[in-house]
Amino acid sequence: MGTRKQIVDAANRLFYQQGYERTSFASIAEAVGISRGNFYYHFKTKDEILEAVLQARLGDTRAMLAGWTEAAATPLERVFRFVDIVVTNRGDIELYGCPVGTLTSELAKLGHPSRAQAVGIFGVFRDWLGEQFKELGHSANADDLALQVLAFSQGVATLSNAFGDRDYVERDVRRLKTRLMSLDT
Amino acid sequence: MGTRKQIVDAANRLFYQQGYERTSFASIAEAVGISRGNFYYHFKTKDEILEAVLQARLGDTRAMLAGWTEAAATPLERVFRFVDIVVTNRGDIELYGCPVGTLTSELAKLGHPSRAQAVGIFGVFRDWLGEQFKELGHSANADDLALQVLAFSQGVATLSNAFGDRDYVERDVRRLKTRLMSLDT
DNA sequence: GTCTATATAGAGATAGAC
DNA sequence: GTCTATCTCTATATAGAC
Repeated sequence: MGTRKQIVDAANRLFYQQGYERTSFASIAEAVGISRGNFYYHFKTKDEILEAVLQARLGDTRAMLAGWTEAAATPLERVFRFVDIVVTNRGDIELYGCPVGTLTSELAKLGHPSRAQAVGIFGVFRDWLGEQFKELGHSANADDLALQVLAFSQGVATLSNAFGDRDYVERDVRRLKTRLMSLDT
Repeated sequence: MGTRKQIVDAANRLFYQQGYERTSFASIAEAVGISRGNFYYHFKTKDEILEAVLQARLGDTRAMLAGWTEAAATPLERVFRFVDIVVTNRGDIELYGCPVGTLTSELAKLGHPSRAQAVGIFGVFRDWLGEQFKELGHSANADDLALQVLAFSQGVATLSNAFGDRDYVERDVRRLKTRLMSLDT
């Protein structure tokens, strides 16, 4: 694997685990196993790494959703895959929260120019969820339903990170699924 | 107003607007109008300021909830006051997110020892909401309902911060209130 | 492409005068 | 209680050898 991609991968993980502001070039370089000097051959500024990380996340997200679109037969099953994230990734979420929500929030506080790109990842989920609800026959309020499901995931992720209450997370996931099933008529 | 309180107030605001990690002693000192040197007469470390800020927030939260308990006649009205926060404070939330959720998440990523105290603020809301649901006659699942309302507020706050869609926020608040009203029998 | 060495700025933190 | 001056550490970033 190329050094550049290794840097982006390490930065991606560290930005998630420690936050963007906290993560230093030194720690990324150490994680990759290169010197700080070599680092600057690949990226001139910290902002450049962030942009590359956001591009990578955007691509990963699109690929994941495309995979779900193919693997799951019905739109409701696809939405369930999304909802299940908070259970599937509970370990990481308990420790570091939602990768999209926490980064978006941090960049908002920093007034960072790449904030819009981070919000764009939310947008990809939002659009994809909206598509599923359209296919379910809820064209009129597809986007509204998408936002509700997105908000659910963010709320549960934040509480999961705060309290680490797995029973609650599973209860709420089950509850949302039941509500969503009533949309499938 | 005493210098110490001024420092705590300024730090409280800056931690919210910029994040804990980003906020420097210099910027707090500048906001208060004192020198960095004087700063250390009142607080020896940055962690000490954070602890004071968390204590202040805990006190403010308890006072606010006590006020609501007194001002609103029914438990459902009290819960509505809480739910309305995302509308009342929409300006700040669009810019900086929820003060409790974003700080808790940041401290989790930093592995900060005061994380538990920040989660404690969530706990105060959780307990208070649980009390209201008990009074509403839902003792069996009062805490579960409290967590659902808390998760709602966090989800809406995160999306409000990301998209700034006030129509959605008002829609979702109205929706939750309708659901909650069906609990009042 | 990768390294070591270094420049520069800002952070947290201390000492001591007033 | 407040100030200036200073220490130390770490951060981003650059220069130049290999």
